[in-house]
Amino acid sequence: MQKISDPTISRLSTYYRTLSRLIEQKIDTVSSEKIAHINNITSAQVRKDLSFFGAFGKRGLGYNTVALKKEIGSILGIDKKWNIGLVGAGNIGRALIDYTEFKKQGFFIKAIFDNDLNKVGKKAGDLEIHHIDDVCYIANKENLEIAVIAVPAHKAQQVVDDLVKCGVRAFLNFAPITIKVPEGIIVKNENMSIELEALSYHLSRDKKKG
Amino acid sequence: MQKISDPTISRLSTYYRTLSRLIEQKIDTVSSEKIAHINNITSAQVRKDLSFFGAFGKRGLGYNTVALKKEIGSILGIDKKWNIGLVGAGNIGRALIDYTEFKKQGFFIKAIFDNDLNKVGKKAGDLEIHHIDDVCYIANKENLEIAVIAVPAHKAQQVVDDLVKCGVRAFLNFAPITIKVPEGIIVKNENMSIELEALSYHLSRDKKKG
DNA sequence: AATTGTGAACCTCTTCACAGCT
DNA sequence: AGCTGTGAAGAGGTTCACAATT
Repeated sequence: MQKISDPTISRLSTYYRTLSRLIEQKIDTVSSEKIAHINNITSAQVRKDLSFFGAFGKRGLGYNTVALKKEIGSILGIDKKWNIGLVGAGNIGRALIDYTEFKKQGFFIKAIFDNDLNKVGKKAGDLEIHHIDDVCYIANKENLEIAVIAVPAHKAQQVVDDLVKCGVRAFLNFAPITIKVPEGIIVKNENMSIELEALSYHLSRDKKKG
Repeated sequence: MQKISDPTISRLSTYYRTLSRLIEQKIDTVSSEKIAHINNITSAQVRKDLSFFGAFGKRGLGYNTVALKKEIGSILGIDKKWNIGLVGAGNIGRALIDYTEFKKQGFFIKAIFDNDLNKVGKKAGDLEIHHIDDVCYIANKENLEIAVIAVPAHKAQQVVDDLVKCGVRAFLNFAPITIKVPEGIIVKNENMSIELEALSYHLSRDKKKG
């Protein structure tokens, strides 16, 4: 299959949530135009995104919400359960532990790591905090597939390097630094500062204009 | 000035952080090639991004780290202090209150709002939690310029609509929903589920390939 | 000799527009 | 009649390649 762009994958996630909401409202058919309107994009974009993966609609009618949600879930691989390791039991880490939305979507935090001996051995939610040195043992035992990196910037690269050696191939990085990984390893970044600074940029410009 | 693309603005944020780190290391000159290498992009990209705003380098030499950091800070508008209102004192909200990085970068949470009467009146960090109904009064009093939306999806649009009426023009949205705003209002989204689902997509595909 | 700044070329993503299906 | 699916056109972003500068 051809390479699918990151924006397309992101939008599939938003369509998925849109469909969930429509299904809650007992709506069982939807047009690309309606999905587009809900998400502030064009209907052609919606149809094009879906067309990379198949022809899920009926011409003249639209899409069946339940069927399309299932298709997108399958495309995104969220029809299965994913085991997540959380590295860093600071503020962000603890917020994620308590964030029940993840579990609903099939992402289960199965292990927590920190290097702070005051935290190691204590509980965070239901889980014991392990020392980061035990990461490979636990990663294998719990079959961790994704690691969430919530450690300070200067520790992040080393932590990822170690986890790659343990066989973890996907990372959600909260550290404000560019992580380097070998071919085949995937990193996605979550960086609130970048978004806030983008807001700052636009507000500053508007001010200058008038 | 021409319209600058979102990716360019995001990269300026990363250059800013790169320069901060170089300055900490007492490095006072840097090439576009080095900035690029640190961030896994091309040097042409770095130079092009900067060129939209001016000619900050010296041919044959590179960029002065301190001067360039200051220029980018000015471009992004982070050479000033921004007042932030946080709406929603749940898990995400509380993590942000404790997240000291923001303050360092000039983003100050000046007010917190919730609609839960069990929370209103209580303290979160140094700040009292206000009822969401008082948002306009407080927004004006504290001169709130940016609002962080950390409420459930079904409340988010209404909260933003209210804040727009109060004069808030920039939003960082954590709710997993597309917020609609009038022309001139800026929304940036922070959505962990989208990134996790992108990881899920790539892992699933790799598995199928073998 | 080294590195910037930038027009042009290239590539990728989005939108158009319409044939094709229900 | 209405809406999808898609090739082609258009827009936008990235990289090339080199003249200009230190």
